[in-house]
Amino acid sequence: MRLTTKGKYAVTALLDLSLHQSGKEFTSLSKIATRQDMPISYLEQLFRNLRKAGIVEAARGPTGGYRLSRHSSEINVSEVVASVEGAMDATQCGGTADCHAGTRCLAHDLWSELNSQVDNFLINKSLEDVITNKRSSLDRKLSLDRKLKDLIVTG
Amino acid sequence: MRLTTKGKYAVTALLDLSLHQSGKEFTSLSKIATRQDMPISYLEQLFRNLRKAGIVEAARGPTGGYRLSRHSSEINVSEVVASVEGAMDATQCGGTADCHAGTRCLAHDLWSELNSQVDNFLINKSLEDVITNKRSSLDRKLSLDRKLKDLIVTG
DNA sequence: TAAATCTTGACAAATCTAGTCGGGATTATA
DNA sequence: TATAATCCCGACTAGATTTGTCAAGATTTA
Repeated sequence: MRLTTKGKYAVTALLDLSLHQSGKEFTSLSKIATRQDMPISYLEQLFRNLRKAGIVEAARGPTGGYRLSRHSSEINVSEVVASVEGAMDATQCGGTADCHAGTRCLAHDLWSELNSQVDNFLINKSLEDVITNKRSSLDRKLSLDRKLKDLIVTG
Repeated sequence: MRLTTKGKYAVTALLDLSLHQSGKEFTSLSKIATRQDMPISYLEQLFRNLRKAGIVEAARGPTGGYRLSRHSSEINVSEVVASVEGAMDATQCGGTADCHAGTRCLAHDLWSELNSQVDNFLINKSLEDVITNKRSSLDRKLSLDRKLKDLIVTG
């Protein structure tokens, strides 16, 4: 499993984009680079992938730049990270379960389950969620479950 | 955040140790290396850390080797991984929240929350849990919550 | 035309991973 | 006591990966 500065830069850059986007304007990478203190040439590389993944749209020339191609509530963190550094995988075998001499290693199911945990978390987290610091819909659901139980247990 | 073969080797090796441990016998690294197809000299390096962390005990000489210093139900995966590759941290700043020019970056809370998710999962997962493929106590708790809700909703 | 932007491919320094290696210390057994 | 099997330790390294850089081009606005 890897989550490097690459993926983190991408998420932060998109959050910046989202925060400063009013209407359908484009934001230039140089502005993001300045505001978030990131190397612009590295951002170029990352936005290449974000565009290919359909997460952002680009416009050239002066007044050009990038903008989110969907609303921030419709973009989840998982796809952002995956677009720049590939799917996050905790298993040694890439999920094929041939991690030990062709068969599944002793810990295969553990890493597989960890994968699901992380992925569920990141998929259910939209950029908007992060910005408004709102708890994801999954969180809210679980929280509801707990309250319900409290109601019963405590009367 | 990193979870490399280092941590995975360590977990798998301990699972092997646990599976083949009868009573208080010691298991040699060469046996583990053979069974799990791992380089023995690498295992030596890892077990150094596992011993320092108090997870295994060693005995030298022929009939020597390693054994778990606690029952497998009392050793969680998080401490095993941490002992060989340091605490798993998804934040860029090591939790100090000075990731962007001395203040917390836009995504700080996101990575911080991801940390908790992963750590909770791994802490609540004992070696025994992995072996018996038993769901961790946390899982069981949540599952109970759900069933309770079903009871109410469906009547 | 000039300037600002995106677009692309190739390259490179620095870091990290995944081990190796050589020697030493300890202990059971013959 | 000698031998062999084990743990113990520090240093080293080849290769991969990350984190960028760079140069040249295409597009668009003013």
